[in-house]
Amino acid sequence: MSNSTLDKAYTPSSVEDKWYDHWTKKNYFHADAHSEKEPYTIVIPPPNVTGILTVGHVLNNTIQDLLIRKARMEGKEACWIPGTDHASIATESKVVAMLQEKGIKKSDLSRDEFLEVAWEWKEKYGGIIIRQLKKLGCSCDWDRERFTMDEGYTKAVLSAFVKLYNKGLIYKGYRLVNWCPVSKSAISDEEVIHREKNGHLWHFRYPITNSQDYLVVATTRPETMLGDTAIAIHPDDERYQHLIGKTVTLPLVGREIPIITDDYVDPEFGTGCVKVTPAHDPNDFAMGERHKLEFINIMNDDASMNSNVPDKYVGLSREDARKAVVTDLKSEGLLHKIEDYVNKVGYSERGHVPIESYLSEQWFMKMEELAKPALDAVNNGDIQFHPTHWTKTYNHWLGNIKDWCISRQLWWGHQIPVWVHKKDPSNIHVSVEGPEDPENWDRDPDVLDTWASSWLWPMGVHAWPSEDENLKKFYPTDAIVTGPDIIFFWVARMIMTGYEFMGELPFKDVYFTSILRDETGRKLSKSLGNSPNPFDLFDEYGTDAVRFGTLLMAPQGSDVLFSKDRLDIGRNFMNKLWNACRFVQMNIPENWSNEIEIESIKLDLPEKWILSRLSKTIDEYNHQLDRFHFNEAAKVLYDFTWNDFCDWYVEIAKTRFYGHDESKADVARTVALKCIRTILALLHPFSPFITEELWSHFKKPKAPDLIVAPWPKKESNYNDQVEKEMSLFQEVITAIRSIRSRMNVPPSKFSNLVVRCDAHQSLFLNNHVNLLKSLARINEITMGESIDKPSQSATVVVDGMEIFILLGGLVDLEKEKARMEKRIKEIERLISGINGKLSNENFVNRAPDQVIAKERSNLIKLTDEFEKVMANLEMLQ
RNA sequence: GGGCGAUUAGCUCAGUUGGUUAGAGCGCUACGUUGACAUCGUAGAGGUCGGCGGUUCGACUCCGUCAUCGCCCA
Repeated sequence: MSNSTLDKAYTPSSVEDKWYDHWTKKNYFHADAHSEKEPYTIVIPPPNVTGILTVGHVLNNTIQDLLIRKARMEGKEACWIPGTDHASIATESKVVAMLQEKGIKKSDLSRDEFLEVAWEWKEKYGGIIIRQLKKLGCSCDWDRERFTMDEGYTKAVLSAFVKLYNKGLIYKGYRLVNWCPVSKSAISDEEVIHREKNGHLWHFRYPITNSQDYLVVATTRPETMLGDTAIAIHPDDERYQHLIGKTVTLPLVGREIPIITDDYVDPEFGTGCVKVTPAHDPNDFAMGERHKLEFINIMNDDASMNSNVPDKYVGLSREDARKAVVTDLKSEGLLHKIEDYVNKVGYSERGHVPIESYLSEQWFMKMEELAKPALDAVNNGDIQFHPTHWTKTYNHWLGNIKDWCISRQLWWGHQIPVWVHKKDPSNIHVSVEGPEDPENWDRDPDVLDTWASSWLWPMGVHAWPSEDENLKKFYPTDAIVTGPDIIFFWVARMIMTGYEFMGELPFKDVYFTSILRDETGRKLSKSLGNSPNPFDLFDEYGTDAVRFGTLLMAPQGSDVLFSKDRLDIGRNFMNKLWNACRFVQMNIPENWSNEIEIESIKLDLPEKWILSRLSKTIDEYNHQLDRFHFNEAAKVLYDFTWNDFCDWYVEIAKTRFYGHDESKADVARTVALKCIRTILALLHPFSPFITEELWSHFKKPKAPDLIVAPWPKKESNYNDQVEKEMSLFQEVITAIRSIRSRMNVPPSKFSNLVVRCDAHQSLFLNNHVNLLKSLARINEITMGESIDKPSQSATVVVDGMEIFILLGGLVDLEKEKARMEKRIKEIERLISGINGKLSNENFVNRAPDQVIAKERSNLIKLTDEFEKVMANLEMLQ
């Protein structure tokens, strides 16, 4: 026991940095690849290198820290590998924006010049989030910190490309891709966000060539008509049979285009005639291929009109082009009508503008072969999702997977390791190191999608593709903790690389965190400005309280409406724990050394009870953690600490501390210490700082720091009989307090008690009479089997005992009657429910015996209570 | 259009394989500074567990359906 006394209130700021420095100095976070201990490994979902900590990160990383700290205390070689992600498109956008503010365009710089600026940017902002994670208390092995554009990691990324290329899984293709006109780059399907937009459906007349007749097409994107190369109708559509084989003359352009038939056309949509723009719509692209139509790309890479449209439209933005086309068609009398129409528009996740389906040459990865083992692993249970329902989403995506566009027209990232010979473009070189005569080759300018690097994270943080002791010891990892929003981007793909390159799963458990929303249900995000700064929260509540409070409010499998007010619970709990410890400390004499072997002595009911509750708490807590229900684990510990330990045991311990039996006081000290030490150890993974601080005051003299102290062992102090007796005792006390409170007896005034009960119950109450007097504010107690109800008393029935509280003139007869009548109604309701069941033959025949027995015993108890309450009520009349 | 999830006290949510007198925190009411804690204590009010139907001796729990909300994929 430390002699320095605890302050009246916990001050997080004076404790947190102190312990983090201490842990770091002691090298506790470092994992040793040569250790004999069983490894427990987590790789951090690498945050964006230039990002800052959000409340989402707090949730996510606290969970990882919790798992790692628990594993470390369990004696495992706990290895949490941290790092950051280069976030190709996001970082490049930021750098471009920063340059723009200085009046510099990206195109003013060479690739090398731009990269120099980008690296400077990364150096400047790259450390922030790492420092923030330390502030959060994360016990990462910082010696292993990785960045996805480190030399070693880059080698891993390029190696993977080369391996897959050589296997024939990577190819180059000229296709429609999702194009972000802001980034001027292709993006993957997963980076397109579909939003419902209020728009219009424009109906245009297209004149049939050499005829006065016309047909009407409907479109949501008028400007693309400049690239139309056909009109399509459904082959069975009787309205248009006469048009098959004819052509229309495309208005504004004058191009003669065929009328084709295709099953894809929905006769119900619009007029049943659709314009076909194969170079600007995925469905039209497919029709274009089926019917060998012309593919006319009408846009530049910024989505402005290119020279494939009539001169007057060249250079217009797509928005202006739309207006111009509508105006011109209208003035030519070809605008049939405009309808309001709600359609889904794909937006670029980063550029925040509608994407274009755009024809370009890109690198693609074949996914089917990679997907198969990944599907199997999750479906046969080798990899477990928590909560499990995400497996359905996962299966659906992997079951319908399309090839992945992995090239990006960006500079910040891993440049694709493909070289084309300057003199012979058909001569391709693909390798990690590049050709020996680079002067004769042009390297592909594109970089890889960021996810085509981070998908290697669990192995790429080590020496892969080389094998070393770290890879051997710490792969596969145990758990990954991440948001369900990147289940496709990242989780599924890591599983693919695990099997493809290591022949083994990358992790066993996948925990998907809650998505944090604000009180109105909007996702917390930087762009909305509704995400509190975690540092303000740490200052206001203390880091431990934020960690505990956040985890307590995050249920497994559903979103969280985050509100900083809800962190009060965490702060209050830390305060409660601190003060309970402080109180116990105040009641342990200096240099006290009478700690008792609890197992060797006979304990009183309250001690047996709190130890029983403690045993159950340890088990239940571990159970909840094992099934990744962190909020419930937090709740279990909170309830034990507050409701059992503080509200009852500490109050009971007071009677020991202030009593005359010093040996009982020593037992109480010992038991309280045991509870405190166990609570601190169990709570440490949630709230590392305060627990380490308190531990330093309460640990056994030779015990190690809490961070490496042994995890509390399973105990066998369960005692149902004890818990039953204690809960009866609590019920008696609560019942007396309730009466006193209702009759407005001030706590300072003691009452006398008369109890009509059997001999067995008298004995029980007598055993705990001092506690009873103290906790229920009682002076004298009289007990007996045939005692009369004293006058001027209030009555309550507990487990057949009729408890009369002498209140003198304080008894309010009306209140007393009302209370009894309420209870009588309640009992009648319960009894009639039980009678309903017991009179049902089927219930009696089919329900398990114990269920029936329980109903019967409830009936007896309730009937007895009913009679006693009725009798006492009659006496009032 | 397909899929997933949610709907339990005024608010935010627990409730593990169907059997509990359905719980917690906040908020609310009353009382309270009794030798840790007012970031607190004691007591209390408050719910026909979204609607309907089904399975079952028995449904907050399982199934179907509808409604509302949210997300994902077309």
